[in-house]
Amino acid sequence: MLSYAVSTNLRAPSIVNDPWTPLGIIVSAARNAEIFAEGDHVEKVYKVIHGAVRITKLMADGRRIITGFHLPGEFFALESGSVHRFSAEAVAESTLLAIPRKAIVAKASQDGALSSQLWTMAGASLDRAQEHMLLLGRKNAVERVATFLLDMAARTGTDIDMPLPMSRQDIADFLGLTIETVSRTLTQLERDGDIALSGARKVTLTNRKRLLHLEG
Amino acid sequence: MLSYAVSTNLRAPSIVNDPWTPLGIIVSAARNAEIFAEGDHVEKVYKVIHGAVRITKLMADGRRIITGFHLPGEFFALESGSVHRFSAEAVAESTLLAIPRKAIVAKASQDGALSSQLWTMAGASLDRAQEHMLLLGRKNAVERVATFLLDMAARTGTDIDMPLPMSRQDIADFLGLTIETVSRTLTQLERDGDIALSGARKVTLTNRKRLLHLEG
DNA sequence: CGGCCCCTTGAAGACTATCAAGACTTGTGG
DNA sequence: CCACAAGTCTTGATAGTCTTCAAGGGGCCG
Repeated sequence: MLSYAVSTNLRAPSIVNDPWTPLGIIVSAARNAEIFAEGDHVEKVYKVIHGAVRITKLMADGRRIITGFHLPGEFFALESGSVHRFSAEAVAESTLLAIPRKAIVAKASQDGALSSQLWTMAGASLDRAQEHMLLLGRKNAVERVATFLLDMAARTGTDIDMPLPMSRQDIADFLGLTIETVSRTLTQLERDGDIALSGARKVTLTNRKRLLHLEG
Repeated sequence: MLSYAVSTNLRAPSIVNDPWTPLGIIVSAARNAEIFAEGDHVEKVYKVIHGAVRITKLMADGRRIITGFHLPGEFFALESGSVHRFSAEAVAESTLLAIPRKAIVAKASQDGALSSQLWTMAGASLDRAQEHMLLLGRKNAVERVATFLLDMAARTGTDIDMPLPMSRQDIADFLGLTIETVSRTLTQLERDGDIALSGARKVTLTNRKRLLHLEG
């Protein structure tokens, strides 16, 4: 479920100092809540305040791909078109800034810097998508998992006890593998001393150099 | 090799009537010529006039993915960033319109419609990328090849004797398969009566309904 | 006409998926 | 606070799809 709250109720510095905050409203999303679905009319652009969001696409028979995860500070649904071509769901309890597309478009038409920033963010999305196509099309299971762990570490800024907010199934659907292969690969990396798992959702990268090598 | 020609030497209606034409210059690219490489400084935006272009990413050991093909009328290298994150090469002898990024950015800052059009095109790229991630992550070989053939038919507007300008290796690198699997799958589709091959580079879709079903 | 490149086909093997069962976690209600 | 239930994760055995290795066929251009 999505619930709406007055943005001034929250006062984390990252929100208050954010130039985007006045344009939107703060929204809460429970774990696994749908933020929007494929086919929905496009109305808002989102920025993750805390939590994590997954972008998914489905096939008719239920096969699923997660095209990306979005962590705090990152935007999503920044694309054009009047209808969403993918769904967005909260991976964990999350807080989002929801900005009406109209407000952004209006501001951007007068503000060259904003316009350019939007452009840059859209380009970054495409970069990430292309990098991920390389992973999905050409990397083996170990390389995929290593890439995923290093990317998460880079984005969260943590090497030690790094939280993985998403389930094994989410990771599998992101990496184009099955849940069993993800689990087995993580176990293998742990046996090899490259990572240490503290429960299923916390990882420490104990041998970064080797992971970088495995990344391919 | 890339060679430059004066744009006024060409007079195909699609070029003359194109509002983009006056912004750029016409460039020729020989088969397999590199248009730009990963790491190159970003200077131009391109529109395919005729021929076909492939966008590629490489791994250190030579594994390659083609993230997309661009056919006449389509733009590429429309993204932000000062350095290219992928390479572009001509699949076949091609003619391109090369537009300095500066000219586009300058014009867009004054022209809301142009700005919005750029936005739309960037969004379309991301849509295609996400659809392709679904293919690479979750479809089997037959589904991948069927999807590819239907997409090419939709973009060229041809069902019969549709030319495939790219090699089997290019198709394989686009679909995340090997050249042998692509060849075998095409042969199988032909045996099943879904397509007819006239030489390796021409296909007729003889059973569209079945291909649509195979697409997944 | 010959050579080269591209494509096709065959056989064997590897990697990941599938099927199956058990262990651990987490949350809930008694 | 404990016990149970449901969901999640791990592990094992087997199977299947695609890759790899290998060789031959076909078309295009000089």
